[in-house]
Order: sequence, then C-alpha cells, then structure tokens
Amino acid sequence: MSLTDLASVDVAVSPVEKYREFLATKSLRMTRERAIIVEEVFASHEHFDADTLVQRLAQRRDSKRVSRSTVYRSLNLLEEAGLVRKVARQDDRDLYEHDYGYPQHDHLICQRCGKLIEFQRNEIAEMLEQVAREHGFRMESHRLEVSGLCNECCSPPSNRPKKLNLL
Amino acid sequence: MSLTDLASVDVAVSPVEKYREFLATKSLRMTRERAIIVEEVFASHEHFDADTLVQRLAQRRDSKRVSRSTVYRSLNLLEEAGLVRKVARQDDRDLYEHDYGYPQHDHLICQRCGKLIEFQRNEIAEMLEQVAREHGFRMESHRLEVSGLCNECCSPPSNRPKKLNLL
DNA sequence: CTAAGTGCAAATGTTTTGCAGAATC
DNA sequence: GATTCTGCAAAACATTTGCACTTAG
Repeated sequence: MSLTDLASVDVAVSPVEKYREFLATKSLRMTRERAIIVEEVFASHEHFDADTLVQRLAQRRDSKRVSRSTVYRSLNLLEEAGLVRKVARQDDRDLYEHDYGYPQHDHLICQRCGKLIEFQRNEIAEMLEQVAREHGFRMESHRLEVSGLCNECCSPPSNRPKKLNLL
Repeated sequence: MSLTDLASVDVAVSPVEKYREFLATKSLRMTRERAIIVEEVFASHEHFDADTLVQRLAQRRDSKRVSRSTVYRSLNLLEEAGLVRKVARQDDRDLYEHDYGYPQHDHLICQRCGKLIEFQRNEIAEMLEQVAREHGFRMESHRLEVSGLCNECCSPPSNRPKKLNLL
C-alpha cells in the first residue's frame, strides 16, 4: 500500500478544479487572473520562483496582464490550497514546485549551478513519522534539502576552465 | 566508528580558537568585535537569529557596542568557518545554531509556537550518502525541517480555549 | 605603515499592503 | 448590489554595502 511508486500520479480533478473547490470553501472567487495563474503554474513541471512566473505570464498573449502583486497573492493561496509548495530558498527568493499530482520527494541542490535533482525515498517519511511519534509531534510535512555539487559541477577537476554559466 | 553518539562532542579547540585559525587562513584579523561575537554566540546553545544576537550583545557591559552590520558580517564569517549554520527560516529571518562541538541533527518545528525540537538519526545521513552516490552528487550538507504541531500545541483538542501566545 | 574592519546611513531586493476602481457571485 | 479582487505605488523588513575613519598585524 505504498503511496506513490511512479514519477507522476493520476489525479482525480485538475489543478484548476481543485483550486476552485478550495476557493469556494473560503468564499473566495475564481477570477480570470487566478485561473491564468494556476494554468501557467501547471503548464510546466519546472521549479520556479515568483519572478520567473511573472515573466512567463508576461509572455502569454492572454487577454490581460497579471500584476506582480496578484502573482504573490496567488502563490500564497495556491500554497494554502496544497497545489504548490515552497521547495527551497535560492538567492533570497522562494522556490516553488507542484504539490498536487506529484509524488512526495526531496532534492539535491547544486551549490554551484543551482540545479535541483529530485529523488524519492519512502523510508525517509517513514522514519520521520516514527521520530515524530516519539516526540508526541504531529508531523504535517517536511522539507529536505541536500546541498553539494552535481555531477557536472564537480567532475572537471581542472581540465579546461569550465564554461561560465553567467551570461 | 560512529561519528557522534552523545548529545555534545568534546572539542579539541575552543570556538574562539577555531575562529582565529579560520581567520588566519583568510588573512583576516581577530578584532575585539569578532571575539565578543563568537563568545556571545557560544555562550548559549539556544537557536538564535541576527536580531536576538544584536540584543544580547547590547546587554553586555563590555567595553564597546557592536553594530548590527558587524553582527551580520560576522555571522557570515562564522558560517564560512563552520562554527555556525543556518537551521531554518522563521518569520522571514534566518535562524542559526552552533555547528561546532555539536553533533549532526535535524529539527521538528512547531508551526504554532515556533519551538524547535532536535533529533538525531544517523540513518538519514547514511541514506542521503547513498542517494547522492547514485546521482554522482557530492553531498556537502543537508537541511531537514519537519513541520507540524508539538505536543503542547496539538494536545488540547478543545477543552478550554488555549491560552494565546500573542501578547 | 598598510590592509582590513567598523559604524553609520543609505541601498537592495523580495514580498506585503493600502487604496480606489473593477469584477464576481 | 455587496463583497471580494486587482493594479499601482508605497511600505515593510531583513540583510548588504559604500564610505570615511579606526585598528590590527
């Protein structure tokens, strides 16, 4: 009876639907802006931050532009709704990822190039459940960030000066 | 040959000494301010943030006051030196803890009262080592935050309205 | 002496917020 | 039609930084 064995999970309702339901329970409204934002957020599985999302939204040829404030407000709502979650902090910005229709997992984070590598180890959550139990703690969630150097960033010992990733 | 089995570790050199060594390797200087700061940081095992430290320093009857800028600058140095590390983020501030003379551990963080409970599970680091190996990733460190409700904050089901912790 | 450190005040950069007009239910 | 939203500009806030003066080595 494992929770999830595959890379993606079949979802009963679409993110938009789930969002609508959540909003309803809070007597909040499904506006054009909110719809556009969920859609854009779930258009790609990449990790993203608020600013990236703003830019992606700006490139859409939708009817209207969505303001930065609304993006921030929506991210908070989406997080509350359980559709999205903060993965980590990078360069002082919060990084988000899908938390719906996607199995529980954690990340290896490359300190040099910033790449995020996902991995899954059910034993971790199990172990944490036990730790929590021992402390009379009701676990809601966990965040595990493993920092270090990814394959590409630590392999070239000093062959040729690695191509810079700056410009 | 386990790394650490006890709640605290015997340390060869004092934090101040280790700091001095670190500074030396970087051609940096041990100033009065830096000395006061390490001392204050290691005067208590509590978790702390920059502001708390500034206040603690302000209460010392030392010769001179240490400026907020210097505290921030020093925290970064102490982190580089491996004396201190960021544990988590709370209310938009970075939380620090000792990373020297203290065994590897992780935290349960109460979402309501903010309490941090430390725990240790060597299996976690071992498991992560293996995951890293599988991905050709060179692990440097990890941060694991488990959020939820601590014993006190989740026990009173609704007996009496829990005393608020706000004022 | 010279390079490095400090305090101050101002800057930074992300995220939040007050408000007036716009839109949903 | 009332309540909730949005966009804008301004605010908030933790942290960083430029600069002139001090100080360690």
